[in-house]
Amino acid sequence: MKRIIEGDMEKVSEFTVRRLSGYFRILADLEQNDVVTVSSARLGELGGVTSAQVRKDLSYFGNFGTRGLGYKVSDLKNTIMKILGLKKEWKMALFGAGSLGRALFFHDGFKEDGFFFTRIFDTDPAKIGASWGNIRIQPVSEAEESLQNDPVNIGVVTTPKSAAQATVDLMVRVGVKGVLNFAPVRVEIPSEIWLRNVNLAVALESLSFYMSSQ
Amino acid sequence: MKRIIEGDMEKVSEFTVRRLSGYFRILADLEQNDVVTVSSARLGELGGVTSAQVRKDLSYFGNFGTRGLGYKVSDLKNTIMKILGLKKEWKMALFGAGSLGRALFFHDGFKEDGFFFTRIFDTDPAKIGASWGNIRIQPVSEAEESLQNDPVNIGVVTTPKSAAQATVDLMVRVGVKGVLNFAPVRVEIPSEIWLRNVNLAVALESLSFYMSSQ
DNA sequence: TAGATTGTTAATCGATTAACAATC
DNA sequence: TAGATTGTTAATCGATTAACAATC
Repeated sequence: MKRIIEGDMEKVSEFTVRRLSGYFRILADLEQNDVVTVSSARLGELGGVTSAQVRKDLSYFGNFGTRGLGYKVSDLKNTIMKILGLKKEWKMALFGAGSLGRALFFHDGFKEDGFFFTRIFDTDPAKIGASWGNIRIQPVSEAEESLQNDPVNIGVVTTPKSAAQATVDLMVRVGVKGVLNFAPVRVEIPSEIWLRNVNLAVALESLSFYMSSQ
Repeated sequence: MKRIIEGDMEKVSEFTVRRLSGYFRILADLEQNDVVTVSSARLGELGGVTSAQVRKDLSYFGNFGTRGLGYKVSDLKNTIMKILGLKKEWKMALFGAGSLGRALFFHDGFKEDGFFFTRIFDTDPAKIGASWGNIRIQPVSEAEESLQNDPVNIGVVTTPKSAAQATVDLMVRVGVKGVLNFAPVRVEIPSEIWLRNVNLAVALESLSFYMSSQ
């Protein structure tokens, strides 16, 4: 029996983490539909993976099932939320108040998971001063002081490519622990800060690759 | 020597395809900076992979380098564009004129790659009739006829979860070859249609997982 | 030519799956 | 109890890397 998220944690791959995100969403749906228990076979079927994969993924964190019965939907959902760190609230600062930034700001999925934007920064005078929800768009020149006084956990980059590195550098200076970068450039970042890059074009390019090859 | 995209194409993994997207962007940058040749070592360094990985990825499609010299930046960029199917123009229909749809519609990266939205559909009467760029937002009720008359290659789903499957079914009926789904549900689709799911929350959940585990 | 770098093979690494004893 | 399903080990599969002959 292993404990959740501890020193003895075996190397958990990004593959496993991403599948846990999937299981979490499926379990939330099942819970909503008043399903009480689920087997690894059923969960795998709904998630498009084998039952062995489901059990293996969960086994990195503990024994959550009952032999002969399966898993309690509600309990497993909560367990996975805990594993993924979704029981906390995460504060985020948005850099870049363009249409992508706006879409992320208003994205319901983030709020449901406990991710909240508490600050928005942009350089465009036409945008500064406006408000999204109850957050005012501030000039980037105020960002460093503002974030020193009231820190966030995560920085989200939706600036143009040319501004991405400077934005990340600023985020690192004010002590963010994680960066989600939507600008299509590789940014340098100290190894103790977590970084995830999201490139919206990659999925489309993969589609066109396979569509071209028949 | 292998030919590009042909019957004898070895199984090319999604990993390789996604890295090709990365090489393409790096090569475009290098070209812009008037760099003429690049070695697999340098390309790997810029892309965060080993030189062997770069050469292996390219070797699925042919011999594009010169021993002792490396690769011609411009030529390799064009070759990869051809491989990824970015030399064509791809027409896309957008279903869901919310803030995410809007962000994708105006996303420059898509246009640069040859992906164009030619149609926008929504069910919200408040949105129907408005225009983005020079495309008018049409009611979904008109979608099937409209797309029969003037087809698109790719359908993009930014509807709510509850509408995603019906939207995909419609897309399949009008003959799209690929679907890019942003709704956080698994949709069923015939196996001859290519499908890519993008879930914006997954990258954030991965961040919070690793941030929680220190 | 000598040095550099490719293209490819073989070795390694890591992720997935099959199988089954444990057990509810 | 008998049937179902977990948790885990060992086997398999596939992706990455190291190494090097070929060659510019």
